[in-house]
Amino acid sequence: MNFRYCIQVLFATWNVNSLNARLPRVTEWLEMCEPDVVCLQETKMADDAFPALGFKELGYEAVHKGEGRWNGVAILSRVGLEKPVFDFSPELDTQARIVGAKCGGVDVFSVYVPNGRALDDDHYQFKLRWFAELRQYLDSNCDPSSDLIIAGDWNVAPEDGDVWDIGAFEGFTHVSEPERKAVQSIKDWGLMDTLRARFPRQEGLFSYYDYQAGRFHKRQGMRIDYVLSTHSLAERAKVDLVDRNARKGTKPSDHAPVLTYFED
DNA sequence: ATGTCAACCCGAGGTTGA
Repeated sequence: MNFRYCIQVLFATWNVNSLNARLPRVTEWLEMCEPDVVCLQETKMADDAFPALGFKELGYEAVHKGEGRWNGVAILSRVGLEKPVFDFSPELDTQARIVGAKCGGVDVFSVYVPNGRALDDDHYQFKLRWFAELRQYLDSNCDPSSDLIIAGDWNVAPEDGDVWDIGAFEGFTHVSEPERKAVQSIKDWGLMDTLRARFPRQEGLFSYYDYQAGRFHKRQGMRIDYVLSTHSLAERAKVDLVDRNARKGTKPSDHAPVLTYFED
């Protein structure tokens, strides 16, 4: 099966902040939303703990790149999953932050970009190098005229309107110019942020809310998770949304799923 | 509310990372 021949494909990305802790919520959400392809981040588990059988029962093939306590990324697909990619480059592979697979004829990558911690921290430099190597990987191995999606937790708010109060982020990561340029260079390769394209000036499209200080209820969040797709796919994107409901209730992740619905 | 959560150390609560 190919996206091109599908009547509809629902694509999603979700940082679940521990798949172990989130499995009941993830299962419930899959049964309710019935997405076709899902990128997961922060599974925080080793490969041998990944519940592939449970996903199989729900109709999904899966690929997982885990390391145990931290990070961990996965792709679920019920439109086929082949040619998994685990090896990218030295910087990209130091932690379990990117995995790829061909799903329904589309190259899909689930990414969990390094947080960076602080502007003067070594982890911030690692984050910028990580972005640079991702761009290099795309240049060397992928074709911007093909059907390709990179989705995940980018840990960067591309615009001031992607955080609840830009003044509160002065001097912090996620909004700095080098980080934003790094995201732009990924987009410049040939990818479109379809949610932002659909709602150019809409505020409050947040995908992440800190657990602390009642941020979710005060609607004080950040838009750091997004679906980037090549133009051939982006022109087939008919709906883009953040599922705020998944951030509510008992034991939620601190991130909400971001969905894009593709239709011919 | 200095306001949370999760995994790991282990067998309570501190540490790490987000």
